[in-house]
Amino acid sequence: MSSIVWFRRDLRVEDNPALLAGVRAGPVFAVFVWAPEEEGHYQPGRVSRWWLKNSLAHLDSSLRSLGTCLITKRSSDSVSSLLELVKSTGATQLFFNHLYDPISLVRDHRAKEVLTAHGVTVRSFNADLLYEPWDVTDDNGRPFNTFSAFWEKCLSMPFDPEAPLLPPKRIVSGDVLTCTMDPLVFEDELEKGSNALLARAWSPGWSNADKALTTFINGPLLEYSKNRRKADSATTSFLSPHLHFGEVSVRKVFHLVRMKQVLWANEGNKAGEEGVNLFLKSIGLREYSRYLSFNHPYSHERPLLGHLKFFPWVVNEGYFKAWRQGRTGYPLVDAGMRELWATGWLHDRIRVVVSSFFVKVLQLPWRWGMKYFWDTLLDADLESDALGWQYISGTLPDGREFDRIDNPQFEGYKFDPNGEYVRRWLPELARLPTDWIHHPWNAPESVLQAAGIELGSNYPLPIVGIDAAKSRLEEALSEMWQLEAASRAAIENGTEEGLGDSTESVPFAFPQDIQMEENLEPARNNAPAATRRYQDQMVPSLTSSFLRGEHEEPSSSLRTSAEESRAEVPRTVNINREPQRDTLNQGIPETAHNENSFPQLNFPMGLRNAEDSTAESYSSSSRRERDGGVVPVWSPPSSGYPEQFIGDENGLSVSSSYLQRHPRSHQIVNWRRRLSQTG
DNA sequence: CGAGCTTTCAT
DNA sequence: TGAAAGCTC
Repeated sequence: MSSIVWFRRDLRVEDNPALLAGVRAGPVFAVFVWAPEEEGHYQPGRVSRWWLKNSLAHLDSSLRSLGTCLITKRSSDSVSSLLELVKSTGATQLFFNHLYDPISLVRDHRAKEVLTAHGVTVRSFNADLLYEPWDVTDDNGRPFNTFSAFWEKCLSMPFDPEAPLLPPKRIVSGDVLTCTMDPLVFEDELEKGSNALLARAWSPGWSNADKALTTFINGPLLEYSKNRRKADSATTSFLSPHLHFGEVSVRKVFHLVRMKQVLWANEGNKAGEEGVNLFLKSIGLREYSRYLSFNHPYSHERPLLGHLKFFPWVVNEGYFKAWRQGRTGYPLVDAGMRELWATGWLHDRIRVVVSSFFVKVLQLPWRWGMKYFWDTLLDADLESDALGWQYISGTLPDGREFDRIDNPQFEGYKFDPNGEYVRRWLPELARLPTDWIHHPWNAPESVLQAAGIELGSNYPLPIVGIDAAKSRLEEALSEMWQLEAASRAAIENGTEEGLGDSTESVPFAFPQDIQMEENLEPARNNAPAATRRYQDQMVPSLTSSFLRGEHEEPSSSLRTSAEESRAEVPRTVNINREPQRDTLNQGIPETAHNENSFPQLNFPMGLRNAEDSTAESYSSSSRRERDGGVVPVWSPPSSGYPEQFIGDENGLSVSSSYLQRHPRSHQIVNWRRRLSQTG
């Protein structure tokens, strides 16, 4: 009875229930299918592919030491590839671990149906979450709509998250010679050069993830609450890319961190205890992102709340480009964007700063920004990024108020009080005194001169003034309400479908070619040719090669500064991370020790005889009953934009039912009233 | 000590 | 904005 263990974003041998099920069942074929075209707009970006490549190599060598290897397949259709594999190997079982992004939900469901129809026993497991989304509900069995309620419930569940499983001691390999392997190509020649630097700062792979975890728990975790506001990322866990690819189990993270917390609680170490709570909260946000995606499978491209449906987003490629290049004239924003481009990494706080600037000050459609994050972040994660951008855009029931603009100048002094972060990533501002570092436009001419800065020449003036942004936002909102009212009136009169739909039905595709030829000087206050569109726009398709060409375009000072920044990456990051490496090595035996000492907890029987209950809950029949959890109809990317996106039927039903059953939706109305009264 | 004022921070 | 935490007299 040989089985296929289908690896996806669970690239580890420890605490991997699918792998363990395979090992128990007999000979194992461990498989990874590379089918990026299935992801549509969201094919992994350059750095993400780099990570994947290395992580797979790491997994392969681990599997080899256990007795088998990783079979790699290049495919445009994962399910067909699995089916072929079943036929060539004679495997009778398929095991995999759950994923919760919209595309995986559909694909995995199909895999189950198709392979079951071919007589294969298919079983799937939870390996990515503390609790399955369908297990966390309110007293009426309905899903939560706010993070805090969700997380409170998670922390007070009657059963603990499953204790992590030990890795198998040995794997009996299936006859690998019966299957052909495809070499997988994750980077082209040009990308190799850019990627070379990444290896100096990051080590993908499950055992490195383990080391990163140990290092974090024994170091920065203690001061997590104190340091979490610093833009310099030395105090974060650096676990997010590891977690994204499932190199470390979130349940292991949870248990180890919890044990540390108990220890600190006994010592009366309040700061440590608090640090753990905060860190666990960020783990909780990751959980919540999957939860949202499962319950609202379109959250990566459609707002959960519909109240911004008529918002006139500013369609300005100049703004978009200035933002990407770190040339907005706001040092904290620009430093963040340069760091992101150079390293694929950004501290969580800075992600909030740059994305909030994007949405509120530039008023660009959030999905563009999300797509750029997706293309450039090392830990790009569809569910987490969707949660983040929706939160910033105020389209979640517990998101930020839309009319509140954060001032990058003040945030600069909060997160980077001495300007070190800005100086590292914006060499052109390096000589500017701290007093002016976050608002150079106010600096006296003599100061600027002494620092070698000529605003508008080697560093831009603010692309939009904050005050201008505020009034522009108010105007846009009142325009939105007018449109909304008009639309409602039209619907009530029974005439047509409402005003908005005429503009909305025009699909707005991102203007790819415009970007290339644009001049590099970012748009200024006069907002040239800023068009507004009344639809939350389509995702721009930025291929990585396209981005690369653009950024390496010979040009003014940006090129030099970007290059300098990039050259600086390994040095900077190494300084921060080197000490970790040292502690790491000492940490290894300790980890091994800890692995064996996980408390073996007893779970209420019947709740957790994992495979069957999860497999059942995951099937479409049970999902259809779930509110908002209708299995999305997935269409292949070749057919262009999924029609449900434009057709809006799904979107409206998601958001209107959402509004109906969510009490806080009233706040949208109140908020609107309030603003029009004061403004 | 604690009423009132200021600052911080939101998922 | 508003709740919580911090600060002052």
